[in-house]
Amino acid sequence: MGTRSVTKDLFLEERRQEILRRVNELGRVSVGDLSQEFCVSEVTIRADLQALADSNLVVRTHGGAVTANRALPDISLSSRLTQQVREKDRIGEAGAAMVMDGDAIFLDSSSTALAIARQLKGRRHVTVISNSLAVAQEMLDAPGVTVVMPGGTLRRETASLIRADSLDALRRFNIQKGFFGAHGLSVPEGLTDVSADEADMKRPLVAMCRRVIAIVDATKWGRVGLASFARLDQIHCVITDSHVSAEWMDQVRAQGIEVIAV
Amino acid sequence: MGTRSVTKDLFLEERRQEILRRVNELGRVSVGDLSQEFCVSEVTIRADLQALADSNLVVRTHGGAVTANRALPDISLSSRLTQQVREKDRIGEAGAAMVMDGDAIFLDSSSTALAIARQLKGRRHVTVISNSLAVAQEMLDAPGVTVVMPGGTLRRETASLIRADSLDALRRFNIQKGFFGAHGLSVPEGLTDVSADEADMKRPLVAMCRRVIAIVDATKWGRVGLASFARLDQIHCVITDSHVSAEWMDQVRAQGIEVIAV
DNA sequence: GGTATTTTACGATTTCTTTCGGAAAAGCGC
DNA sequence: GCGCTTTTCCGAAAGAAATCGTAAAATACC
Repeated sequence: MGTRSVTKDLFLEERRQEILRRVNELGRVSVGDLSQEFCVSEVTIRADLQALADSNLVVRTHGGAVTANRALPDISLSSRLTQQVREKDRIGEAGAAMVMDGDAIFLDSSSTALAIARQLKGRRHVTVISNSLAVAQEMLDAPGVTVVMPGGTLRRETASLIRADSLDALRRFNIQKGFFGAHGLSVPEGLTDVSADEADMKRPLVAMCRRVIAIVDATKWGRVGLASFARLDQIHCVITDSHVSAEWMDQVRAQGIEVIAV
Repeated sequence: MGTRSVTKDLFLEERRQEILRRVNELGRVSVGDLSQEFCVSEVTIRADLQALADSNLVVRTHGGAVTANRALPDISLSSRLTQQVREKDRIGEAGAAMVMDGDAIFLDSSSTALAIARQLKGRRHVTVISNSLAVAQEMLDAPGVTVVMPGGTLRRETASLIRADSLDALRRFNIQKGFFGAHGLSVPEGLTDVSADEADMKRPLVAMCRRVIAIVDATKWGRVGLASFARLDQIHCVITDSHVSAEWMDQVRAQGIEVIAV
């Protein structure tokens, strides 16, 4: 029946690539159509869509999938913040507790990094290096904290600066600890982000930090984003919440990484 | 326009997305209309509206739904309190009018520069270079505008970055116009600022701008701040308000400087 | 042999509809 | 204004159809 052009036998990766291309082109795809197009069973297509959805490349719906921009917005920002504010705060406390007076630390543009910043407000002689507008804004009323930002181009999605022309200027700082949020944490890929630009920004910073601390809530474990910015052996510590399976934590601890579940 | 009927079979997510779009566009929707439009029962529509209401995306009413009054508290500067808002806005308009599509411009951390930024929101292919957090924050929802910030240390009083380690990175931009607020404008001292650090930041930037535009309201004329950052012969244009004496303006015009009083 | 991929089978889940009792708005007579 | 009826709208329940996920079997490939 498959009189369409794509009767060719495709490898799994090729098929998923093609599905992704189609979603981005048409905005939506249905399981039934794809099944006919590629001459595979619907179960296979569902597995494909599931995989793409796991990487946040498409949004799964009943009967098919749509592009992210056609999907419903997440729970509104305010309610999501209130929902997870407890966990974020606890992660923020744990992170802030690791910062000594006199330290220079890096905070990225994740919301968890912002939580750490909030906990640092009363500190003195702390230098915060960050590419996040929100972190800088937050520290406006923290007179004991010096804030340094690398230059760059504003990325709207995260209110952060990317494509820094010269991170060299930061090399004169001896950055004791770097706190990095991530979109995914997995053993083979390490820390990943959905934005290649953001990852490009973080990669050299990871190398500049004496101690790299990943801050990832339970939902991020096992997920893989578009671009990797830190291998697992570059990470010294992971701060997460208590909803992570012991199995996963053991797997990461086996790599010699400290795991703190708050 | 308006009555485009949707007979297509939509996924649940798509239908809700479309409903949300309609609510935000029209302000209100009715259960009956939506039921006909999407060819589903009213019960289904009610479930949709309920779901959207649960996420605070719409407000449920009898017979339909209306937009959620999304009054997100803006965390921008409290500079709106000043009584010179009107004049600031007019100066902002005059400044924005000088910016062409395709331009790269510099905006400093003055409140008048922020007023210019507000007027640039709808523009496309404009690059704004600024050391002001407020300007960057303001442009977060201006997708046609590229924002570039030089790196530096946060100065709390003005929410700006100073002591940039490498303005060299900005030299690759051909900055057509630079808008500089100042604490004082006088013939012998030129443009002055109260902060030496801030002045140190602006001085090289003045040299990098093809056209230097000073934005100073009437109160700044004849005043002299701590540190000078631009001689009068480096300035090409002054935007000010109409409360400046003709005598002052003539004196500056005599230097070959264009003076615009709004 | 072994591994990776896909299919088939089937019970579970989601989505949508119809139905129905009750609540909310709208008319209406006063 | 006040009570009354009528209409509209709501939410819950139950059932039908489509879709889903899982797990074991089948196929392909090395």
